[in-house]
Amino acid sequence: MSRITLCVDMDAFFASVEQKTKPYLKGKPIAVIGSAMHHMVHGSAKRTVITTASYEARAYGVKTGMNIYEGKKVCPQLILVIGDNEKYAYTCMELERIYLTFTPDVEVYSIDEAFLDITASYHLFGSPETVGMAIKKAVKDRFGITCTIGIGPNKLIAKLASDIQKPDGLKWIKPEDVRDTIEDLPIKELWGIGQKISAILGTMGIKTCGELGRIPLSVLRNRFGIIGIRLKAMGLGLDDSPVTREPEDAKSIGHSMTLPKDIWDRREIDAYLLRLSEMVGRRARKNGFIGKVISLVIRYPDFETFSKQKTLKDFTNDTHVIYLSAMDIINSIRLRDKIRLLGVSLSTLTRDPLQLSLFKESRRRKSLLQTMDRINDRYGDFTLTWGSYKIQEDNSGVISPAWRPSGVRCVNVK
DNA sequence: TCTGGGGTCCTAGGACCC
DNA sequence: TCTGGGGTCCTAGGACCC
Repeated sequence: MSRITLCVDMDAFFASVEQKTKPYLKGKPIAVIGSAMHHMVHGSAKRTVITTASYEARAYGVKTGMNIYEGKKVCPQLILVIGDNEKYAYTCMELERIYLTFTPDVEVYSIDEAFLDITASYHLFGSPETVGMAIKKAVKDRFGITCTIGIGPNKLIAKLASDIQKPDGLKWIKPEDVRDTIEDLPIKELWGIGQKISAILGTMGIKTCGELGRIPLSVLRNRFGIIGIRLKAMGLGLDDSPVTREPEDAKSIGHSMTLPKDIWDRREIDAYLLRLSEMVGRRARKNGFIGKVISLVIRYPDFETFSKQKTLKDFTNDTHVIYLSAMDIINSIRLRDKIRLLGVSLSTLTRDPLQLSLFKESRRRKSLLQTMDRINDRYGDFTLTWGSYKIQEDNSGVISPAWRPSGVRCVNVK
């Protein structure tokens, strides 16, 4: 009763889209960097990282997560391109439409990756591989970019197959081939085993998936708790997580930003807090959520990062309530240094009952918020905002990577 | 020359309640 | 005399992902 799962992973997605839409970038080493305008200082982007390097750039060792100086160091002719998230989100939505012509069971896992359960539908097209080839062709025809497709009995193996075959590949790991394929595979290669866990497993003498699969369950469970159960299964190439459409309900909505420069000044800090609170509140209102917990994230120049949260008495998505809570929290902290990054988030979300409050004051406030949102929808973020909000040198709408193209997770509030 | 931003899930200790 | 055992909520932090 094995399922057939397909993983579609775009090759260097952002970079490929840029190279396709800007032909002069074709064949060149390019790196797509953070799109938020606040990274712009004196006309060039600072304090950002490379989100995607083209394959030409990867040949020089340019990697995701490098800052621009590191990238330029290993590849002096590297061309930096500021990302255009709306373009990627649009492409992602169109890609989903392509996938849906092959099966209704599509999970858009991130902006450049999707899982498809084709168990029930691949017969209509021939074999799992013909489905894979047809998707690759459709993507190429429509957008001129390549992807790699992995097929397997579950998401773990499908994902592994696509990782193995990158770029522009197609690989089917059949159930009977799973064991041999992963026997000598370093555990770090598995989706879900990161730096820490692989280091711990390493100290236990476990380096490969084969070894992991042979460790008694009790040993892993004692060491890792509930994760240990999952690890054992992963070592055996098993994964029973289903392909699921995007859940309707988000758990949290947050925004954070590395500031153009480190700041001490409370007025400046407050201005950013208001701005972040507004982004959070607006996204919550837009998607019909209210939340009960406000968290503030702070990063110091030395990169120490911590968060402090506060549970409210009532659910809210009111910018001003979020803002006041964020200020409450920061007032309770003795700042030891300047601030490099600020973040505000709203969690313990639930659906806004969308009914008008019985209290007149609250009703007026709600309609004010709606009016402001409408104006901002029409004329752009921060056209209309609260009195004390004003930040020099950085007055742009922050657009951060939208890892999902639609719904709550679409960060490009519009 | 430094090091983004969006999430999810899990843990563990303390408060508080019955 | 000395110390239960459930449960939930709250908070901070850390693992993972793209």
